[in-house]
Parts: sequence; structure tokens; C-alpha cells
Amino acid sequence: MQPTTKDLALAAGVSLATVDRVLNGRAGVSKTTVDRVNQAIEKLSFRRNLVAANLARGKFYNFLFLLPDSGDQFLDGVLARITEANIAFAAEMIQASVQRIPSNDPHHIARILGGLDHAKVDGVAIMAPESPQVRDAKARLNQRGITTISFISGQNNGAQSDFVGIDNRAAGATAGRLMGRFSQHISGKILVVTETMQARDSLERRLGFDQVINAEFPNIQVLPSLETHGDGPRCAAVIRASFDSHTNIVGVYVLSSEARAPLQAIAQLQAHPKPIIISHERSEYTEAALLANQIDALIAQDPGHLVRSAMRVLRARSDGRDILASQEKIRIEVVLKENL
Amino acid sequence: MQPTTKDLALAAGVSLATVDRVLNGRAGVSKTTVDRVNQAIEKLSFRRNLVAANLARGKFYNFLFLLPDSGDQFLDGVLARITEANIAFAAEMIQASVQRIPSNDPHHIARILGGLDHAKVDGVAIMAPESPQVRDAKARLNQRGITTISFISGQNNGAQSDFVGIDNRAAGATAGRLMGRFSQHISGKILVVTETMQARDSLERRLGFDQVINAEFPNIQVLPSLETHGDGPRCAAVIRASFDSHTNIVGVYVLSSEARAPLQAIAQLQAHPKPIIISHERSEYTEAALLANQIDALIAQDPGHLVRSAMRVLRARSDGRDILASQEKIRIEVVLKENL
DNA sequence: CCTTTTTTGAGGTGCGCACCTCAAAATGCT
DNA sequence: AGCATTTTGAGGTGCGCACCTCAAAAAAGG
Repeated sequence: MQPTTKDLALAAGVSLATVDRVLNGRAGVSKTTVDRVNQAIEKLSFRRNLVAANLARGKFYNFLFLLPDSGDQFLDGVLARITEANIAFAAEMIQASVQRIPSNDPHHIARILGGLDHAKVDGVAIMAPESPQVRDAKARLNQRGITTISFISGQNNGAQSDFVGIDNRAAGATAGRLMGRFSQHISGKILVVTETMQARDSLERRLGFDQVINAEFPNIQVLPSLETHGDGPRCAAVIRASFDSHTNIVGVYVLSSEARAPLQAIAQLQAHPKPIIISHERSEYTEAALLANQIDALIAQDPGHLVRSAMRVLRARSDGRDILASQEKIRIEVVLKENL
Repeated sequence: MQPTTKDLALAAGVSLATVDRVLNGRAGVSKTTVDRVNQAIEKLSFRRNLVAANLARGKFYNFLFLLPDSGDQFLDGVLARITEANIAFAAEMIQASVQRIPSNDPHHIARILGGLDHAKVDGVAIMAPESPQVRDAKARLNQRGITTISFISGQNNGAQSDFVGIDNRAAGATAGRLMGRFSQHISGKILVVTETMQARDSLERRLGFDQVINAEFPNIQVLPSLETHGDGPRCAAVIRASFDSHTNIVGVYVLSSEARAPLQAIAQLQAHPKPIIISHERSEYTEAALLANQIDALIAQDPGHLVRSAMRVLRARSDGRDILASQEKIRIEVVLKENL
């Protein structure tokens, strides 16, 4: 059995009230006794039962996920995981809600952030592209005691707020290595398709991809990024145009998280020989495409891990605690047909 | 806020005592009222606060991991994760201890299992090769009310006990696809190295590997498995002999979890051209080898997930609860230099 | 109808902890 | 020394739930 506060009090030779004061950092305890209690904590390797503590505290964490109102299957997965996590975390007195935001309107996002009430929200996970407005709004929230973290889409505030998501440069580099190895001994061009290169994530993925290809696979040449702006017909048109104007396209790297539209466009082209296709994120569509040999590999991040990690980080930060950075590192998954 | 048992009692028009009887399946409640309470549970979407329940119950789960006394770096990782998990799960009244077992002595293992005391152990996670003795001992334990699961090393008891680990056939198939794609457009032989082909895991990995290679990569030919029996010098000798007697070895697949010895042996050969090497599990050695371009890919399973999943499954089973199979599925990770 | 059995309710206790109050003890200061 | 101030202890309450007892109410049986 784990030692309780009672054991602690006994070991330190103080009362339960004093143990309580020390554990919760309340004032009015002499330095001498604080030390004695801390020594007893060491000696018994006492660990406070956090769940019982939260139960007693009656504290209820309210977190908010701000997610883009655009988005397709990947985002649906994230939403589903939030619902799941709400059940799993209910016992730990944590609940998360979701609000959709227009990703291309930083003022709107900043306004939403500004309107958050400390009494109703303890922390916010924001998935939005970088912008000064949002950054400032986050800083103001932090001052008001509401924790913020960047979620999936990196807003690199330095030490200002945490980031929960994958290292997009590394993800791009992973895609690059796979593309390079899969196309070894042949030469040709690689098409890179994304929704927009405005987003930091896209830039980083592209950067990592290029680094690996340029350094290690001179046989292939990466074309400038094609932007689809999330528009179905337009997407098909630009991809068709690109295939028409370039001979010898041996591979396509779709680096946006929502890959269905470009993948469908490529499939319709029926190019010969079939290019090597690498894309991002598991979804109903991409998994089916993988199984059907339409695409060759997926670079993915687990939405479940993302959501749970975000909630753990938010709780830790809003308690003023530290996190185990290693535990919260989101893996860059490589998904092939066989390990789906 | 979540509804409590009080809310439930109110909604169902019964007393707290009756709610308690229904929730905990105690006898002496008429079918009519059981239904009424269950309807109220539905209506309020009441979920019992499991942590508070365990707190009240004063129940403490004691789990035991039986791990081979051999083993190198991968097993060290597992051990480290058990220590970590003990801290994380302490609040949920779960603690796990470890006992090492001689993996090649099924009678010894069966004896250990037979000597387990229900009062001191609620569940056991066993990592041991398949054998009738162990299977029978597990069946007897289950009858005595002690939950058992197979851990990492598959003992396929059908529905008798759960298995926490990866699908080794799929893992081998994943390795097979990578090997095939990495060696596309060249032809030659693949060396497969393992500690022993006695273990079911090895057989399954080999099977999956062969399936993919035979079906899709006719340019390469897989040689019979080389067994090292976990012996360093012998390992180096058989590998050297194999390289001497076969020309045109283009790849090596090391399918045992402890890969250091064979990998070192291969590195010493300095074969030209360098064969494509795929191995299993992250460890200090394999990660360094990946970074140094000594090996090309790792197929890995996360020891942290393995351990936590095992503990969750053990708890669920010893409560007689079901698990979310999807959540406990261990991912087959593909690790390249870039997503390390 | 009365008796027996089953079903239900009221109420208490404690899990480990937080948070509060009030009085007693120890310490500091002049 | 006397005082004010700080430090400490004793004890209570409740978080959501399990588990127990005893008596009252309801249903079943003759």
C-alpha cells in the first residue's frame, strides 16, 4: 500500500493540518517543519493520490479545442477522439469542448480568445495558422491565467506556450526518405501538392522533404509546390495541368493533412507508370487507398494521442506543473499496407 | 458536471441503497426497479466515477510481469516502462512487480504460476514461449480467479486469455514490404537472422515476411532462417559463414527482438555493397545504428504502450469488464532515421 | 385474512485528500 | 516580564462511491 497523509504526519511528527499546509503550499509554516515534512516525503517516497485530491477539491477542468471549420476526414478523427477522451478523462474531472474557427480570419480567432471567461475555461488548445493577432491574444489569455497550447498546427511561440503535434520538418524528411528509397535506381520528378504554402506546417514538411531528397537522392528532382487551396475542381485542374506539362513524374507527395481531393484527382489521371504516392494522415479514404495500392505510404500522427496529450499538457500547465516532455512527444508514424 | 449516484436515485425514484445494489449487481432487487434504474442511467448518461469507486472500495490491484531472464536492451526498456507505469498508475490503485523467468524451462514457469497467491496477485502478464505446461498453468490460474494475459510473446490461447503485443505476422510483412521496396530493381538474396525459430513470434514474422516477398518481389529470394541461439560468438560465425557461402546477399532481416549481436556481426563483415538491413525494436544500439546508416529501418513496438496496455487489460479483466479492443491495439511502428 | 418472504429505504462509515475554523502552544519583541 | 505574533494541532465537512445494518414497506403464499 502507498503511504497516506496520515503516515506522513506520523513520520514527520506533525499533525495532518500541517502536512496539508505543506503539501498545498499554504502559508504559516516555519521553514524547519516544511523541511521535516519534505524529508518524510522523501523517506516514505510519499506520492499524493492526485485523483483523491481532485475528488476532494471538487475541481473541474474545462478545456476548449479551437479547430478549423474547414477540414475533412482527419479533423473528423480528431473530433471523435475528443469525444472519446471526454469519457476517459471524466473520472479525472476533465472535460473538453470544441469550437470551430475560420482558419483564415485571425481577427475572428483573436476575438474568440479575448471573449473567453476564466470561470468557464481553464485552458485552450488552438489549431490555427500563425498570426500576430492570435499570438497576442494568446499572450493576453496567459496573463489572465488561462493556459494555451498550440495544437497540431505549429505556432512557435518559443517558451510562451507548448506545442502538441509532430515535428513537421521531420515528418517531411521521413516522407522524403521513403520517396527516395522507393524510387531508387530510377530518375524523374516529384510533384508536391498541398492546400496552401502559407501554413507553417506545409513549409516545414516541404523543407524536410527537400533536405533529404537533395542530400541523398540526386536522381530525383522535386518540383515547386502545387497549391490547391482546398478547392476540389481547382485541385483536379492544377494536378492535371502539372502532369501534362511535366514528363517523367515518378512520385507525388501530398503534404496537406486533408488528402482526399488531391488523391482522387491523381487517381483519375491513370498515369503510366503509376507514380509513387506518399500522403499524410490516416482516414477512411487514405487507408482504403493504401490497401488498394493506390498510394504507397502514409505519414501519420495518431489523433487519439494528440488529443489525450493536449489534455494532459493543459491540465499540467493549468496546475502549474511540469510535464514529462518525453511522454508527450507525438510519434511520426509510417503506415504501409501491412501495418495499417 | 457529471451526474452522481444521487442524481440517479432521484431520476429513478429510488433510494441510494437501491442504486448501489443495481450498480454493483447485488441481489434482492426486483427486475422492475433494475430496469428503472438502468433507464435513468441511460437518460442521464450516468457514468460511474471509477476512481472514486476504487477509492471507496479500497481495492488495490497487484499485477505481476513474468519476463525472461535473458534479454538485452529491448527488455531493459520494458522494465523501465514498468517502473514508470507504477508511478502513473499509483493513483488508480494499481501496482506491478516483475519476476524474471528462464524462458526455456516451461516446468519452472508453470511452477511459478502454480505458486501464485490470489491474495497477493490479481493478474499476471506472461512473456514466454508457447508450451503445454504454461498453457495448463494459465488455465488453472484463471480458474482460481487470477487473470492472465500473454505479453509480447504470443501464446495463442484463443479466447482463453488476452494477448498484448503486436501482430507478428503483420510486423514481418511490414518488414517484407520495406525490404522489397528498398531493393526494387535489383535482385539477390535476403538473409534472415533470429535467435531461434522455436518461438512462435519468429515463425510468424518470418511467415509474414515471406508472404509479401514471394507475392510481390520476385526479384529477391529469401534464404532459410539463420539461428544464433542468443550466443554472441556463434552468431558472428554463422553470419560470416552465410555471407561466405552465398554470393549476392542484398539484404538482411534480423527478426529477433534483441538485435545487437547479429547487427554487430554484420557490421564487422564490411560487406560490399552494403546490404539493406531491417531489424526490430528501438534500443540504444539500434537507434545509433539507424543514425549511422548502418541499418535502414526498424520495426518497433512501443514498450510504454505495451506495459500500460497490459496493465489496463489486466485491470479490466480482473474486474470482469470488457476492454476497448481498438484502444489496446499495439501499433507496428516503422522507424527510419528521420522519424526516430 | 395473516404469515412469510422479498424488496426497498434510511442511515452510518470510510477511502485519501482539500479546505476550513478555532484554540493552544511556541516564538518573537519591547 | 508582558505582550503581540507566528506556528501548530484538533477536529469537522464533503468529494463520489462502496458496503454494511436494520427496520419498514410491499409482494407472495397459504
